Amino acid sequence: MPAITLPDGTVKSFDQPVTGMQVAESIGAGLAKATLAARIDGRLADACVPIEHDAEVALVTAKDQAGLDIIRHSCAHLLGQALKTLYPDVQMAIGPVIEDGFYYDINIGRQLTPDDLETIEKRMLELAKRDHEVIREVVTPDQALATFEARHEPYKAEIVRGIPAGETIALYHHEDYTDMCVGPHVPNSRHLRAFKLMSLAGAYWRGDSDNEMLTRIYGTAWANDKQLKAHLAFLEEAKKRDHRLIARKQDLFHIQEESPGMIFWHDRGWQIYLQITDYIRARLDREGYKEVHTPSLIDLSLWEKSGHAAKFSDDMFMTGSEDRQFAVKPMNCPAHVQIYNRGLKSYRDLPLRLAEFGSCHRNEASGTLHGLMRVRGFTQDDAHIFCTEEQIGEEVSAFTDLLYSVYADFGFTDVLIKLSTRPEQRVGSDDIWDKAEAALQKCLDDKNLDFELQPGEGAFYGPKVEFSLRDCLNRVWQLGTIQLDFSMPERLEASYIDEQGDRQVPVMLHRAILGSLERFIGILIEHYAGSMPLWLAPQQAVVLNITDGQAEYAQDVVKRLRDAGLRVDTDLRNEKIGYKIREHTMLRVPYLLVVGDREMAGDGVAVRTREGEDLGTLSTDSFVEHARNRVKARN
RNA sequence: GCCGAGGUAGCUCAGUCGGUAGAGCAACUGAUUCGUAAUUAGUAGGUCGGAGGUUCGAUUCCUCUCCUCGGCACCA
Repeated sequence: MPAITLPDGTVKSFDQPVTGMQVAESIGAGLAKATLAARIDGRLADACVPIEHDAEVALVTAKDQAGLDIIRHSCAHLLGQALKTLYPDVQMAIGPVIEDGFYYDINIGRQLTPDDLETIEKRMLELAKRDHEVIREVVTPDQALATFEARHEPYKAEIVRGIPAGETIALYHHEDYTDMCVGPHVPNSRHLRAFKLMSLAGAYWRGDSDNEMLTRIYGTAWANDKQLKAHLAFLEEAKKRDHRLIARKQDLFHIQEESPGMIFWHDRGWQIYLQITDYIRARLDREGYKEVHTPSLIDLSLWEKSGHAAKFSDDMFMTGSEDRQFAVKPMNCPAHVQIYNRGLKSYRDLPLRLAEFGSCHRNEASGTLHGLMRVRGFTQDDAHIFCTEEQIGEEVSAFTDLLYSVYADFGFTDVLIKLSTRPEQRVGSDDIWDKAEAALQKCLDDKNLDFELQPGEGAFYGPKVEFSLRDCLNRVWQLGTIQLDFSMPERLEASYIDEQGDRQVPVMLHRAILGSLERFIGILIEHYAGSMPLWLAPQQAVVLNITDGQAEYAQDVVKRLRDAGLRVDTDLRNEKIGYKIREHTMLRVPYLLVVGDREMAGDGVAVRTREGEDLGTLSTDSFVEHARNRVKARN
């Protein structure tokens, strides 16, 4: 006699165990039609699962995020079903739900083309339109193993072998197709209509590059066509924000074959870069950092001593001279320790914060390179804080505050945080790692910052906190980081004299706010879709004359604006005003200052924004004031 | 690095079932001096990513290679 409590508080009693679907039917046919699954006492279950005892039950439809995920998961099975009818020998590996969709890794023994994707997608739709039931069957691991071995599914069989004997496994049947899943799944294929196969890729079995590479098919799936179309439209729009595309249009930088993964900054892009470094320099100065500068080439022996060569020598660029081997520096920390080590340090010198816009090179694998986001030559807004153990908390806290304040000035508030702990290959004792991990976690907890724990993902010398932002396609890129290091100071013989006159080893904090300037600018370009905020814009205004008659006046205006510290140029070309406005609007120059006879007579400028807004005619002085205020406010 | 797709004019792209290529925009020259997202006429522009092979002949077919794009693995 289960009593079912619904989300609105009503209680329904049943004479015998009921399924989620039967609960839905008891409420209404419309709801039953829309029901995908049930949430029983907070746990998702298939709509066909009997509820034996009193429970709180909520019905899940496509309106819920959980419902959408169920649709996506079932679409993965539908993909499997379609593949099996087209390519009977295909072997299915895993097919999970991801953001906006799903994928399936398969071993198909042949190359698939984008045309094949269309064929497969068509077949998926045909199969879905049969409105077949999705049948759930609970089996033991042995039964599942027998099923998948009979079906020639070695990957599925391998997964089953990893499941303990006592457990049960749910099989899902789409007509002839059988898959294995914790579920839940849609009750009927009629819920699967709005999907699209997006792309093909390679992916290693079980994510291990020592294993064979499988074919991965990516798909997106939604509750209805409207949502699907909106998603595809979003992707189209996102493509227009791609920093590589905008860089070409706005002449910001380029990369060429002779120098893969290295940036040729053009003057306009370099202006952005300079504004950012000026800004960071000013912020660090106020926080008590000392800016230093260290060599790009350092004898390999130092990297051996620091431990970098042992782990990363393959990824370091090497060069030689007179039988000595030098590494192009892949990071700045050992160099900063060298500066620290000059002269005896007292506890009174700590914390010592050494900052550098450190130019680094790493020989990243060719397949990883990605515009400004992943490069081989980059500059970090790097700093190393040498301090005592007691000072860690305060330093990490101050850094986190600074980072959030800086990100806010650039317009970023949606920051993802990850805490990465000790990896297998590491230096330093477990005791030290315990201390370091606890210290970082405490700082995050004290600030009530949500973070994702990434066990085993720390640096070889210490645990780290990573701060990430998303690009236009929602891909996550790490920018800022703070890493505790109890090992390198020791290895590189850093020390200070404490209050008792004893030699102590300082703690070292590696930290960066923007991370790589290159990556940060990439994110910035995509975030603003190329319309850089006034304080960062390479050109802040362009003065446009109507006819040659105002050329001299235009040049005079530019001179006055430049004297006022604004980045301004003229466009005196013999073109119609509409043409010039169009060009500079597309270059996303914040202000277009039109000067004709009227403006010249009144010593003013007609101000138009890149958004097409007409601010009317301002005197040159009031425009200066207006622009300076906005620069100061960083908006 | 691995899997897949690409690389043709400055940019976006078409094309050649093997007979050395074309459009739009941009550029250049001239005319036009014009009031808020494209004035007009003309001109020029490409070892079809690179190397090798097959062929009478290769941008096209084959092999190798470099780079780019989408993923995967990696990311101090």
